Amino acid sequence: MKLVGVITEECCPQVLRAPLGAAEAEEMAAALGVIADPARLRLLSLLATAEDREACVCDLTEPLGLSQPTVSHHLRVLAEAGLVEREQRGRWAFFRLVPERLAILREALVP
Amino acid sequence: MKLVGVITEECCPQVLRAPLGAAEAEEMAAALGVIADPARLRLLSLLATAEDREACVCDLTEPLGLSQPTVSHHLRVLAEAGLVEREQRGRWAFFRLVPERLAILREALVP
DNA sequence: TTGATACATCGACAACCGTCGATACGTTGA
DNA sequence: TCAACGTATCGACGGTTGTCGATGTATCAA
Repeated sequence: MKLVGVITEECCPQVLRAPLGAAEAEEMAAALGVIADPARLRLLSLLATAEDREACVCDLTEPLGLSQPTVSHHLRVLAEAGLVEREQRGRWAFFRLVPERLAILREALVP
Repeated sequence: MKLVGVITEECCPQVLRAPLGAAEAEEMAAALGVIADPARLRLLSLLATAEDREACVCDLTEPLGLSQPTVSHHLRVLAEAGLVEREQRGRWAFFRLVPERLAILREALVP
């Protein structure tokens, strides 16, 4: 589930350009696995369309219909993958999308 | 793991455009889950870069370092998702990429 | 200080998934 | 008809993961 190595670099692995090595494939799969989850997709979707492009956990729990620990868990996974940023303000933790990160995944699938 | 409904349509769900519903999110997650696997990514990669844009199972087993049943399983998952096409020729089963299918997933991530 | 609020962490459980060996199926050639 | 080959299917096993309730931690208000 970690996002390190090749994908961290400026240029990204191209699935359809050259045969993927085992390590590259493992990395890409892990990166895609982060967004291959309905709860996390909805979180990205909510953050992308939120009022100020940000939201706290309390605002995300109810629309998802999941418990607070579960939402917190998914946000942590997204943050570790670099797909969202976390900022503590008072007792609230606000999360913002990092669009460039999703772009890397998208561009890995260009023919 | 199935790829039906919205994703089958001409236009596809846009994760970052509007808040995803539960059903849409489930579908997108399933579709992404198909390619969120190192073996399947390498299969797509191998098919994309193969000599005649196609390959039989016997050609794919060795480069992946997996057993024949396992490779067959992954190809079946890819085929059910519409990402590859299967064509029986004699005793060989040839597989080809369906690039438009990957494009749908890619375009679901546009900002 | 105390209580309330927002969030993170922990431990546990059920469900899912990738993998394999064994085996069945279909095609080809002798 | 028979044997060999390429694939698909089956059953089983181990590891991973999404989910929750319970609990811990930090911040703010009174």
